[in-house]
Amino acid sequence: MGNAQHPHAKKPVAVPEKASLDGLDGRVRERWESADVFAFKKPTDGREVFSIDTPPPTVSGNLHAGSAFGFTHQDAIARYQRMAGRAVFFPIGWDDNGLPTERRVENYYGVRCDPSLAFDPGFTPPEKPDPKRKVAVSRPNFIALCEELTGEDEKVFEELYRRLGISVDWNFVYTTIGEHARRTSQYAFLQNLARGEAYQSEAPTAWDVSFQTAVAQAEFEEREVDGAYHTLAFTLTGTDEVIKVDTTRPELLPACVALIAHPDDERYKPLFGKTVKTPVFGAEVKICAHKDASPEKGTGIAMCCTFGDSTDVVWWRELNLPIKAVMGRDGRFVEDAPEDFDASAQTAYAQMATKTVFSAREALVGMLRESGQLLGDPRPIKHPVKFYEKGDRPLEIVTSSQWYIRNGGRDAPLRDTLLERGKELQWHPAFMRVRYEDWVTGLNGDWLISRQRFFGVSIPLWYRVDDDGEVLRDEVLVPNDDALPIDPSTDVPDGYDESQRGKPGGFVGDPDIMDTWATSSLTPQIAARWMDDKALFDLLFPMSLRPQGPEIIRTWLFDTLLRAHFEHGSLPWQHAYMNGWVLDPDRKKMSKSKGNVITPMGYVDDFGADAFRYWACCASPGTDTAFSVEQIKAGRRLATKILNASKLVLGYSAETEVDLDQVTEYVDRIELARLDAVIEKATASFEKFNYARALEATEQYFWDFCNVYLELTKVRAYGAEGTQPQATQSARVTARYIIDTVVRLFAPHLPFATEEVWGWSHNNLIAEESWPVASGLSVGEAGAAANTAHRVVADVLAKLRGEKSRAQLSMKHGVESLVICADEASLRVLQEAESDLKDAGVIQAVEYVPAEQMELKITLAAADAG
RNA sequence: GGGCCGUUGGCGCAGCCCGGUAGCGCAGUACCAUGACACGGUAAAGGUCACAGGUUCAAGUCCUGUACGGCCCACCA
Repeated sequence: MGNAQHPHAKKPVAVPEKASLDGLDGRVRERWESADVFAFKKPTDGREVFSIDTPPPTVSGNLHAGSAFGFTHQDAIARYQRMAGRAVFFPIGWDDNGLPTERRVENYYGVRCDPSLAFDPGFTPPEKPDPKRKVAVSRPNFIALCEELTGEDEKVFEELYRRLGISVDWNFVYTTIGEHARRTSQYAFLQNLARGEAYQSEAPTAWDVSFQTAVAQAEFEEREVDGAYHTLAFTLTGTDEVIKVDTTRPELLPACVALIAHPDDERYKPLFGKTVKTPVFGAEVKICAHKDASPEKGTGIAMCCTFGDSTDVVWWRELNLPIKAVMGRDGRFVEDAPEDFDASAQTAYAQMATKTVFSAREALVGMLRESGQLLGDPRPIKHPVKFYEKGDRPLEIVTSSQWYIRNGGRDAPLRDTLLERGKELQWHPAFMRVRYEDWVTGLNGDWLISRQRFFGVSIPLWYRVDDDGEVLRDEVLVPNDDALPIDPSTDVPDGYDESQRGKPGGFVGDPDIMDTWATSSLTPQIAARWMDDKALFDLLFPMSLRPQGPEIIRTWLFDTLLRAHFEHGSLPWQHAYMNGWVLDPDRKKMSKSKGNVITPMGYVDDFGADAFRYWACCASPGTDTAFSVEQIKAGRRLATKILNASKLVLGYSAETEVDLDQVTEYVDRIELARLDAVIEKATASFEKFNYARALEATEQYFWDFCNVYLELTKVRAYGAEGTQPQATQSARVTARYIIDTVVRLFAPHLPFATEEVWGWSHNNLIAEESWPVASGLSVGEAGAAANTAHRVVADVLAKLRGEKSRAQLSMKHGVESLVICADEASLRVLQEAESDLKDAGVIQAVEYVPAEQMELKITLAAADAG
């Protein structure tokens, strides 16, 4: 077996004069690309399919070290799987859909999207973008510009991924804004709608006032911000009794609809059911009991305003409170005061109307001080406030009509089913599942998927307009499947024509787009061509592996799992692999705001792709890793060493055949037995997606092989005078076999150097080679015994070297005599290795003495005789 | 507030699942041009495995707790 796996590929050895990494990356890459080796081929021989649901990188901006890091891990896994004989489907997509692209396009071209405009086929962007006066364009025009700009970025990114040696199939490139992804996304949404998994609802939702869009729970981010407790004096109706209420958001006082305390709170028990008058506005509100009020916070009684936070929403809903909306979608207080305000309350409110949160608060605090209803001074605190992760102003809660997909957030049986799915999925590392479970368990509402933005996949719906011109949100007009993708702002529903848009008796298009995750959650369906190639999809789905970062478990992973559950009634993949974080060299998380973001390509230029990949592959799955130039340099040294050791071994002889029957020498057999153990360990590690353990095992073996085995057998392998031809052949065959094997073991991690070396003696590509299997030809030496024997020999060699080192002599300095005292088993091993030891140590005579403990008596040759 | 992960020589990490003499790489020390490699080689030095208990003949490894670091989740009064 062994070499018999690839007999056809051998060619006469051709080793270069000087082995160097210079120019190697480009040369190797050229060979892969011209052969299109990473193209997915449908298996015709019954081999297994291994399909990878690759994360589509966001194209805006530079390639981040974290992205290169994660992709290297995936690539090592993909390359292993390919070598292990599986038909690997490793597609690539670009995530160009979404807000980051939108903002860049606005600035780059000087345009802004106005979805009410009609498509202008002749539109060209302004020659000189004017940031102050952006030209309004229709959504189709805007999307065309987004596609144009991202198309440029994608070319740059493709080049970077190719240079890193990421072995994706470039024939399967998709973009999340491309026609195919839009079609898939809209179709999947319509399926959800048809099955009742998608629905619309008018409800209070988190709202980003800068971007003026609704935001989903998965996009929240908590930030510690400065705030202050204000103690407000409410008055119990019909009495002078003052009730103190602490709040950090006094400006929401006009929206106050109740005071809430805990039902068991003795202080407030007698007050439940009574009413109070709010300060300044004098509005009469109830005092209610609810378990979510916490007696410890502030004065133990809270204002419920519509709406300050999600607790307010819960109270409002569960206690059937009225609504007093004061917050506008632009983050300013609305013009009109709540309806029930009397004249003086109206006057007071007028001082806040149209103001921002900050100014309105100032105005109200002024009024409270004047009326004496602000007790004491505000007490500054730091507290967590929810933000949209891409936003810079706190989220507000406003009522609007939005589309949702059910996700178990308000449906316990569905939630339990999704938790079960999480258990079915095999997580690597396993502890990452807990994050999924935390998220699913903590969901407090369905998935809000509509966004009031432009560059994304349109919600593929229209609504009927009645004869009075009112939009009937409940009368949804759905496109035909074969019309997808559609843009309802320019396309027209069946039975209508464009002239009826927005007219009584006509229709309007839904102006919104879907959450970017509503499309990204379909990457398995998009990449595997669910819509277009059913046979291919059935072959690839459920996919084998989803590799990704842990920070998007709550979005990408969860959403993908949810969509697959609804659509296919299955998991989208068997395995999920989470990579760790790349930290800066001081072990701090990289972030743009800290300015410590590292871009990797400079290092790839300086040290080669293999060197960078080595660093990435040293990090265990799921483990955070500090960026380390030292480690990259170590990778470069390893790559160089592989070239040089291979050059030595392949230089012994130009023979093409490697016949393990010719391995006759004990030292050689030991080495082969040890190699078998390494192959087994590397294989087992890779089968568990642990490229790092595989690399470690191979690397450790390889350095030892260079330092001990190659040094021991060099003289014999050269065929020096007095060496038996058979012994020479044994060494050559062994070394050659080991190099051919080790190079393949390294190929997933260091594809460039190993491809180069492979090419010195093979016609095919190592990327298409088979993964090594154990030779089993270690001739009766079990792995452990071989290791013991190896250690005995290596130990003697090390002691000899130590003696010379201490004497400050060259390793080539002669040894007149060597007396070895050791136990009988060790002596037997050493006698077998005697001629190699004599060659490696330049020893004239060896004597063996049985003893309890190993001890050497070394007599170095006289200095001048060296 | 709940949870997860980590804490091993100066630095970066492995070992822990399945307990049995503490390992790797880098840096640092001394030395070495020998026909693959100075982007090299050799050797020596360096750790009571965060802390406190427990289980055991035996604990870096298993159990309990504590501290510190990082992350995830949680209703912003």
